[in-house]
Parts: sequence; structure tokens; C-alpha cells
Amino acid sequence: MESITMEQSSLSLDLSVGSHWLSHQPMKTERNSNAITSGDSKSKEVVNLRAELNRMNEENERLNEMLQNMYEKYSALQSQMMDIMSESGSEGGSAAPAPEPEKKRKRYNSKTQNEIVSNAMDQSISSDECLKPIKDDQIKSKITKVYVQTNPSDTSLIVKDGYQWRKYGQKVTRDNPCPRAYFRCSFAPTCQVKKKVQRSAENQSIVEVTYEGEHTHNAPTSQSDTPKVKNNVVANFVPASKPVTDEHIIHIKKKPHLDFDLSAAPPAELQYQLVEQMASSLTKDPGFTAALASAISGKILSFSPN
DNA sequence: CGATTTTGACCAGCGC
DNA sequence: GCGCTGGTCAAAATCG
Repeated sequence: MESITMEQSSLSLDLSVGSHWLSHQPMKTERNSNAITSGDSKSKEVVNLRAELNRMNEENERLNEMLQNMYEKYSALQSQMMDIMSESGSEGGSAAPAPEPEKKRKRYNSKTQNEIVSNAMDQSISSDECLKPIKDDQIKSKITKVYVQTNPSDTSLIVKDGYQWRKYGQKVTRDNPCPRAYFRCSFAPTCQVKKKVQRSAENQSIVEVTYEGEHTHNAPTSQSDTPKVKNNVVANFVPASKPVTDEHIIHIKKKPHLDFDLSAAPPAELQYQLVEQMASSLTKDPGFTAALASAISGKILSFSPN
């Protein structure tokens, strides 16, 4: 039984490499150890447990491989994004936005932006090509549109992106039964950045987030800077793994707001932070944790003589 | 009690 | 001019 205990603990450690939270999930083995009484059934149970542990180790390895693949793909996408940013960054995008005209309600911006976005979606053009109309038209505010995968049961329109937002309006639009929420950056009074959040009409687990403008301050990174929510759960800011179509990111005019700065960290720390971020995202998903807990407990309980 | 959210009202642009 | 629509305002409600 000692060896089994050691193997179980090592399994727990192995899993914790990919997702550290598992080390906080106590494995309920008391039932198994108490239930095994007779010699024959004991040895059978030991054999079964070892076989099962081997299977779990293999599964653990597969998960590690998947994680590694995910990291490689993420790195490739990251470098791709950096290339795009470096190309578009030289266009003078850092220039301060022109002061707002006296009249706030101008349809010029929204109309032009909507046209650009819909054009991009219709033609499935690359983000590079998407940027051209913006540059040509000298639109003062930068538009970033991202799609965020959330829990389908989560009906909130809160997207955790590291910034602090104040909601100032909500509207049901004509082409989408889901309401659209309007937010303003409340971290700095001078910051004019706005964002619109609306669930996709086709797939309500996907939230469309449209950012307008550029932050005039640094991104807050602490957990306390996440939006304050009354009754709803905060959605995880995870790029949609299975977006509606290829246009999951229409405009990449600036870095997405991750909880850490990818460009500043050395590779080892970057990988550590990436794993932390992924584990954090997964653990914040109640569906994932519930399913995993259920799977683990099911495996453990399946050894029970009952 | 201050900050934030909710929500109905209001405004401006556009098409007819 | 009228109605529709998206975006914003602001008073009331709610929360910590």
C-alpha cells in the first residue's frame, strides 16, 4: 500500500505541472484503503490500482503533450501578432487621439467602423488588410474587435481583461436579441476608451468585445483591478478557441489585454506565466473544474468494492 | 456614503 | 417630416 500511496502522490505532482490547482484538490483515497481487507482481494485491488494509475499516467502524458502543443501554437500566433503589430506600429498609431468635438453623438465613427468590420467579415480578409481602411480614413479612435469564449450558462456581459470598466448603458440591437452593453474605462478619468460587449447571435457562448480608442494609462494587472460584479460571474478573457469563423479577431491594432506582458518576460518566465494563466483560466471555469472533479472522483470511487 | 449598475428617456443620423 | 436605430445621459436602485 505504501508504494500505491507514493504513486498516487507522484501522479498528483505530475498533474500539478500542467495545472497547479490539482495539488490543492485532496485525493479521496480513504475509502479505498479502508475497504481492502482480505489478502486476495487486496492484491487484486493493488493490481487494478496500478493498472489504473498507469492509464492515468499515460493520460497525464497526453495532456502534457497537448499543453506543449498549445504552447507552441500560441507562441507561433504570438510572433505572428508581433509581426503585424510591428508593421502597423510604424504608421504613427501612438499619436494622441484628436480631442472630441463638442457634439458627442456623431454617427461618422460607428458607421465607418461597422462598414470596415462587416467588410472584413464578409471577405475574410487578413488583419493586415483590415488595417488599411482605418489608416486611409484616418479614423482617430482605434478599433479592436475580439471574440471571447465564455461559459454558455454565464449570461453576464462582463469580460475580464485587466482594465476597470464602468457600464453606462445597455441596448438591444436590431440584428441580435442579446443586449449590447456599453462600458467606459474608469481606471483614469482622462481615459476615453470605450468598449461594447455583446453575445454572438449565432453562438451565445461567444462574446463579441469591441474596444474603441487607446488607454492613456498602464494596464492594471492585479486581480483587484478586475471589474466589480454584483450578481454575475466574471467571464474569463480567453480568445475563442473555436470562433464562429476565421474572423475571430478582425482588427489587431494593439495587444490584447493579457494579465501579463508577453513581450517583457524571458522565455522561462514566459512559459511559467503562460502555464499560470492557462491554469488560472481553466480553474475559473466552473464547468471544467466540476467535470474534472467528477471524472477524478468517479475514477477513485470505481475502485471501491461497493 | 460613495461607487457602480440599471433602465427609461433622449438625441442624432439615416432612409423613406 | 416621420419613424427606426444606435449611442448616451441621468436619476434611481443597489452594493460594499
